[in-house]
Amino acid sequence: MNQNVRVRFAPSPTGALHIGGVRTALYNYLFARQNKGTFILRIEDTDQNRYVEGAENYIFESLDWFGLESTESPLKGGEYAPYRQSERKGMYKQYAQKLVDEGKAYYAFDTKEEIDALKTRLEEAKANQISYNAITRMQMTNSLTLSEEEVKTRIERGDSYIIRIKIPPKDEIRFQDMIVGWVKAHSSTLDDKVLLKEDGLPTYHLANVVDDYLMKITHVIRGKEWLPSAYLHVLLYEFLGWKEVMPQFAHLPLILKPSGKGKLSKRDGIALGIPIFPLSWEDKDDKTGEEQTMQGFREDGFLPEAVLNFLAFLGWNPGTEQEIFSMEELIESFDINRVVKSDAIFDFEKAKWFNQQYLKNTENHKLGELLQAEIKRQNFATDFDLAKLTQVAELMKERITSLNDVLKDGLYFFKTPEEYDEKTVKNRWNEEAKDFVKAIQAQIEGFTDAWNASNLHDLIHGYIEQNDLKMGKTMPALRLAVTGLGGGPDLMGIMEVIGKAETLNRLEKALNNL
RNA sequence: GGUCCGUUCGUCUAGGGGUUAGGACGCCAGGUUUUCAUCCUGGUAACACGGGUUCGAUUCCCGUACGGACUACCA
Repeated sequence: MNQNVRVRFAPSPTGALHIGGVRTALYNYLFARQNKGTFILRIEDTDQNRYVEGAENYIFESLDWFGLESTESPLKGGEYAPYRQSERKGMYKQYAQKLVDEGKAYYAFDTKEEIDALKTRLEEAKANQISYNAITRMQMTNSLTLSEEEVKTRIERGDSYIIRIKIPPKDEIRFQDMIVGWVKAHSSTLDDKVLLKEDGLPTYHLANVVDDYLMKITHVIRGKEWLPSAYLHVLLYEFLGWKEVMPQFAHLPLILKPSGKGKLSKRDGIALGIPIFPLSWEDKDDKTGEEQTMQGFREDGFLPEAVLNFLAFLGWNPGTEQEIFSMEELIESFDINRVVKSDAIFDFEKAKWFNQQYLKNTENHKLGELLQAEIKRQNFATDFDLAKLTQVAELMKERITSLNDVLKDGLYFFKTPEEYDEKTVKNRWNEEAKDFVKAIQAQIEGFTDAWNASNLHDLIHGYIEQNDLKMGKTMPALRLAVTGLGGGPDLMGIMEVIGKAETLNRLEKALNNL
């Protein structure tokens, strides 16, 4: 166990944090916790153009909902503050400058037109590499081709410039990834990436490496989309003289669309009607520009622990047959070396199963509270108090996959049925059933014992036995009269919740209408 | 196109030179139940292909195919 483990989750506030990001955060969190290390939240907002209002807050709220608490963050501060790259903007330039001074990077003055011309030229020549690299940089406008004086003049008079890394022409870059294993690439396939932008802010590559170094990050756990640029990062550590303290990398497999064709995206959530965000998120449609609200797992009635458990298993497993893991168990069992290499398709059915398992194992009063919160959120009309809601939750918990199902599948708890399930009417409602319901109605009217499921059970079962009736022939009809449906939890439990007056009201209504 | 990474049931995956290739989700069937669901029992279904190496390969190696990521002054 390494006592000094420091990991970071470094999202960009460009939109809602999606489920893949949450998994990355989770793996970082688990790794930190099991090593008694530090989990840092850093906001990577160096691109003002892509900054989205509210996105940062969304990240905080989401992590909060999941209980993925960081020990150092923009909100909490910490020894290496600030934790927002926009607030660190003055810290990066010196490193880029250092590289220029040492001949490992250079100034470039090319206009957009010049870059476009280069690309077109390379494309026409059918060159494999469309980029600014060891060969092409000598044909462009930069401090490698301009005289020292000219460069000085341009900078002094305020010409805009950027700093590009000078990738060595012949070098093999290799490193051992904790998940992927040994990987290597030849430097000739890398291009001279921009390190410092025209606005003086660093690109991801520079900011990321500098911050990870400054914040003493020991392990970089991030999505596999970063693997191709990891070679650049390794080179950067080398150039900056930080190779000895370079963090270990762990590139996580991606989460793919249900079709398996590409990364899971916002569009998939919309198209398939499945949540891919933790919390609801409002924005404008990419194409039509129309306002749209996307439901999150929370609004769809998921428990955060269930979502986390599901996510933990998308790319990792303990090698045993246990699948339900509490957070404490995950912290103990998670093993970054057991993370699989191949991408995983997002399977919403499995997510629902996890949620159902958690719902079933959640205490009734807790479910009652969650239900109360959901009722408030939906503006659902009911005067049920917490005690009643807890009773409803208890009755429904074994037959729902999402908390919201209580309000849909169990609507009859709250409202007198307006309609009766056709199929059930056809199969279960006949003269015999009607007589039974009438008899029960009379029994209930004269009933003076305490109104609860147990007493009702005795009453109804007693009547059935005395009159030599069959449960299967009678109960479904009574259920139909009370709930309008053919299925559901214990009928006496339902009657207890809705009360005597409402029960009688429903029986009367059913006898009149059916 | 180029670079990098990957490939076990439909999906998530275990396994690993000799296994009846295991589990979970889903699906199907049966049982339990006042009903629906839960639950229980059973069933369906996989090592991408071609060459090596080997007594033996799904497992190791090389190709091919397929898939994905990256290829921005975005992260």
